[in-house]
Amino acid sequence: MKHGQPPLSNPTINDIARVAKVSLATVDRVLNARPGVRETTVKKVNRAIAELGYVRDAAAANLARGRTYNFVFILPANSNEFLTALEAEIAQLGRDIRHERTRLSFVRVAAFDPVALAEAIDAIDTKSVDGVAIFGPETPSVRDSIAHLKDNGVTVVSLVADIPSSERDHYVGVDNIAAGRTAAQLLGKFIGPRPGKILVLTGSMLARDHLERRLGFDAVMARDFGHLDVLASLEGRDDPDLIARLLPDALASNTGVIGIYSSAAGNEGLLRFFETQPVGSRPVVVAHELTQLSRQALSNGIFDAVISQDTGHLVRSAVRIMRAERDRLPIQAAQERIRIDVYLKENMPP
Amino acid sequence: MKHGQPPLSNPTINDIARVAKVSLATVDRVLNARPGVRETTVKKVNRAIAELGYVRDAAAANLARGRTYNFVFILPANSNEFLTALEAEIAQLGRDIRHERTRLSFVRVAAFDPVALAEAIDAIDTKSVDGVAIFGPETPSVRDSIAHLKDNGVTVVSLVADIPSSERDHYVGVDNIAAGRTAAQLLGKFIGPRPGKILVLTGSMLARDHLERRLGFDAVMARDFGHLDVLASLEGRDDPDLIARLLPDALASNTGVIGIYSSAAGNEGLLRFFETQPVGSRPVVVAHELTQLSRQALSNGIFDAVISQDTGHLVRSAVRIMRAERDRLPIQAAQERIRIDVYLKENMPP
DNA sequence: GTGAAAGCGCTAACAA
DNA sequence: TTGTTAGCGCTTTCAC
Repeated sequence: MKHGQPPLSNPTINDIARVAKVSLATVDRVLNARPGVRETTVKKVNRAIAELGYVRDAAAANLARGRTYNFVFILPANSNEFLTALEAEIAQLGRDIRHERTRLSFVRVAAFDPVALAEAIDAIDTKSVDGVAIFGPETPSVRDSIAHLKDNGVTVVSLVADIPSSERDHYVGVDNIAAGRTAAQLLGKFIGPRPGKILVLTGSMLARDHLERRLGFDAVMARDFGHLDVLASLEGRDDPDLIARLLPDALASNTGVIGIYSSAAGNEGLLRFFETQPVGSRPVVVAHELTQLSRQALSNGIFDAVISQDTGHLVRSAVRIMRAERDRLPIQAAQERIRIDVYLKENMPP
Repeated sequence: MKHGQPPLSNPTINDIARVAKVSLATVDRVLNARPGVRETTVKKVNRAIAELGYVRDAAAANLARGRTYNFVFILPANSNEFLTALEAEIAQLGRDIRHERTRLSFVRVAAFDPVALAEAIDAIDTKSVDGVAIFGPETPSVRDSIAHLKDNGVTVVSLVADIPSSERDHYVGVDNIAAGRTAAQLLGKFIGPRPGKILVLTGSMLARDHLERRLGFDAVMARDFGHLDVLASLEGRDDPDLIARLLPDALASNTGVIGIYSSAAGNEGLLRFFETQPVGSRPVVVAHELTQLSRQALSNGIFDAVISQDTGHLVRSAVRIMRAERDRLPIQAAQERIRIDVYLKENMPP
């Protein structure tokens, strides 16, 4: 009943060299696609590689190379708990993998400001930096700056919010449309059959993640919960003060709000507003990102569900992907898929 | 605004040797706690290690050692989709990390059968096997067998269901009590205020995972949803035929069942039963494990939510932990925490 | 008890 | 265009 595999002991470049009747250096040249090898020799080597089923030992290669990776994260300068958590994860992982010759750093640029972002990207020293992870809006200038990075051989991944029109190598983050759909389904199911209005609190429609969440949310609301009336978004620009100011008006001019979808980084402002309100029949609330504040709100029953993405996973995944890209190694898609986490009071991680 | 870190370039054993004024071999002896080094020499070396902040390069060490890891998974011989998925992940990862000198295999033993499990554990060749991941019941004989493995220097992790009373090095799986609590909360919130009965379909109370889920489920039901009447568990032993046979009776003798918690691997039997039932006012259903069948049931609206654990993560985590344990390397707890995934129709992964 | 030296699989000068 | 050789950081004989 034991399912085994053929014995271990993988072929090395020595075996390839022997079989192909060339030197180690030549095998290395072919493996790394370096120039200066005759076409027929390349073929010989490749044949040997295929025949022996050779797979390069990345650890040994990196050891010999003495390669060090230098990765930079570009994040919005907004200060909210999600960003603080991301930052902490970057710092932590940076310490943990220092001895793996990997160096992480981050830069903060004004939020929702494409010009500032493009400038920050252009300021990257393409000679010393191997990879950049970018969390920011998608605009033509940003796309151009990314193209510049790519032209100079820098690996680029988009983080949290995708920039699909650019030449970024990968996107690391959740499917935000599906996240919005999930929020709608939770809100709808929790509210039940009674009719009423839904308030959507967002950050900025310039942010692709916010936009996509709204799209997904609206689609499911329209399809499955026709008895609920979804109001136009309140753009809070992830600013607690602004949100706490906007909310009273929005709710005053719309009686009958029985559900709120806090789709961006506006939890602090929202909770601050709730504090000023009399307890009683609060609306059902679905929010984003599990942080200290939102955990507490879940515990209190102020939030009914929180949709989240694991900041640790985001950072580890971005780093693994940038490394793999540099080493020309395959990426394990399943491992890198960032899940849409759904948290209720009872399944919050410790 | 750039947060950097001190420059890269870590101290090596050469540096240690130089500072401590000993040879490489001696540094190595101290690092690996090998005998035959004078007490004062050990101190000298350790002082140098501390002073330079040395961290061993695990990749280089493994390269030199030529170490290969041989890990065995012991799984229930039950054939259900969850186990099939686990098996597939083991096979897949086995292929992916073959070139990392790691060999994975698995053994199947009769489900819910402590004697068979203990025998399978005893049959492990402790000379050639480096680590064992065990998914099975917790009984005294099993504990003894695990102790035997540990005595012979084999790393042991419990998988999916913990065996906390044993000497297992780690548990890889979700917090099943919290999973049960989550199920209760979802079921309760989805049902709303109307009163009725809840049927709990489990596998076997011999299985710690099943038991813990039931405990968590009951606790939250009692606390938050007093208007719902939770019936005694139906033990389906994860057998589709048995379940499809038991269900009609159970539901006939209990009118007014408005919710079902399928807490083990009984989805197939449950769905088969539903097929025989007239459509109409179906109960709210919360089930476990996202598989092809449960995905379809979510899509159809037959299941309202599915609580799951990522089989890929389980397997990768078990392997990472067994490796780290062997290499005497620290374990990144955050990365290894298996999450309680909550899936609705809208956030199923593709 | 301790050290010198070879070698793990791969890369990168430098020669030829 | 190809090969030789030294070494990356660590482990492991085998001497001393």
